[in-house]
Amino acid sequence: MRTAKQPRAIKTRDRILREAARMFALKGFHDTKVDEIIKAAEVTSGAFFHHFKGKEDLGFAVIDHHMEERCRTLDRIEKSLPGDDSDDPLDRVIRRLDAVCEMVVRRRNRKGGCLIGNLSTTLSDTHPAFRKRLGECFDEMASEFQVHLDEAAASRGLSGDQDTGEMARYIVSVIEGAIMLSRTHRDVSVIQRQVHHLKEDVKRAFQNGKSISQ
Amino acid sequence: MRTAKQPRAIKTRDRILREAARMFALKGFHDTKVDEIIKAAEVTSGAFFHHFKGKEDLGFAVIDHHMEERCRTLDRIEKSLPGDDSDDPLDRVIRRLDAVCEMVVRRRNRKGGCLIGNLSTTLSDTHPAFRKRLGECFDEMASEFQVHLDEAAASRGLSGDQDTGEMARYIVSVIEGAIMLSRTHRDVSVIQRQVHHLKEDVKRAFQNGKSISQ
DNA sequence: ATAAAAGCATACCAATCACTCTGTTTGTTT
DNA sequence: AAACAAACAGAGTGATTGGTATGCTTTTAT
Repeated sequence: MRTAKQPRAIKTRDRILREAARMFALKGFHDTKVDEIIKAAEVTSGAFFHHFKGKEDLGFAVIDHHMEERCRTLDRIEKSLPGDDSDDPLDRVIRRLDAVCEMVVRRRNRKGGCLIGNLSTTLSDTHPAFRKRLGECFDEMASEFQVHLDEAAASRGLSGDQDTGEMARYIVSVIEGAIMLSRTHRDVSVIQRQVHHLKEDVKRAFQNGKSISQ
Repeated sequence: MRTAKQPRAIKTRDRILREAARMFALKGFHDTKVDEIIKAAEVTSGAFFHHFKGKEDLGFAVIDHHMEERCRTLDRIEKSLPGDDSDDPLDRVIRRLDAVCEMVVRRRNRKGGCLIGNLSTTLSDTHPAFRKRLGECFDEMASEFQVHLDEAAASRGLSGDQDTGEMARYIVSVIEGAIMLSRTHRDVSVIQRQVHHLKEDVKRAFQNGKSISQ
């Protein structure tokens, strides 16, 4: 008979997930050894393998946990953000971008990059199940922007042959690329400036002039 | 006394470098085992360790070799590209972007992502020497664009408070991010569309109107 | 021709890795 | 309180990993 999860067990599991996420974001999947996670989370291997079938299973759990927490964190940062709390959809896109930027900057204090991006670079071409899940994660990130982009397009109109779906994915790409370069250059101002540029690009797309392409 | 490299040795070394680069771009540094490289390159471990001190040494050699070959490949593709061979600096930026896009699309046939990007995500926060070198690589990629951006800025003028150095880095970011998403979504059209958007963004920056920011 | 170095082959090794097995403690149900 | 399952502890294991040690072969310099 199946008994409910004990609070102690939840704590243990969360500690493992938190440390694993931190290390995956720092060093990637394959350079993070299970033993390291076990030590960092201060658990025994018995506890670890009680909660997770293995490293792969842990990987998926980390992704799930990360995406939930990421969403909460972003919402919280966004609310705490100075400036307008307008309902204008375009403003909300800009605010979301600011929130992402702020989140990345904060995270950089303890080093590491984007967990999803990290896993993506090493697993996309070797592990179909991970690739699929990570693709969904990118889609989820994109759709957070697309909701507002759609509203903005409805109220203001989009310039040119632009499409909100494409724009949303483009935004995610820029963020991922900016995180990568920011890390490697050891300079958070890189992502800040690049997100600034991106914001201008997005704004421009909604200054509903006629088609700009060609 | 130091004797010159024998042609046979060069071939062996190149085979190792080529296979290593392929696998690093496919799976990253840590998931690529030395034994795999040895088998793929069809050499013995003796030969391998004769040419490279170890895996780390190989990593740096792969980067060097890759950056040289990358440059040659891009130049070749750029030349073979249909369309104008104008000397207009802005056209050259666009052509370079097309070339990069074409190169990535071709590479996607044998899977894998950007070698530099892959190494960057796993090594930037754990290996200072690699981080430094990879930062130089990104700079090198950026400067390939910046040369032309500077010329274009001189002849046409840049709109707003934009800076060619920032733009060049932004371009690299978008490309890296686009490669990441293209891989994970298993869809080369993602990078093609995103590079298209980027080209429009770059063009717009040179339609020397007044400041657009704010 | 021959010494010397470059290039390569093969057996071997210590450390590490992900994971298992068995037993003990803690909590829950009845 | 008896019975049982969840949660955890920790020693142990087989396979893998990056790397070495040693000797053989090919090329080059004199």
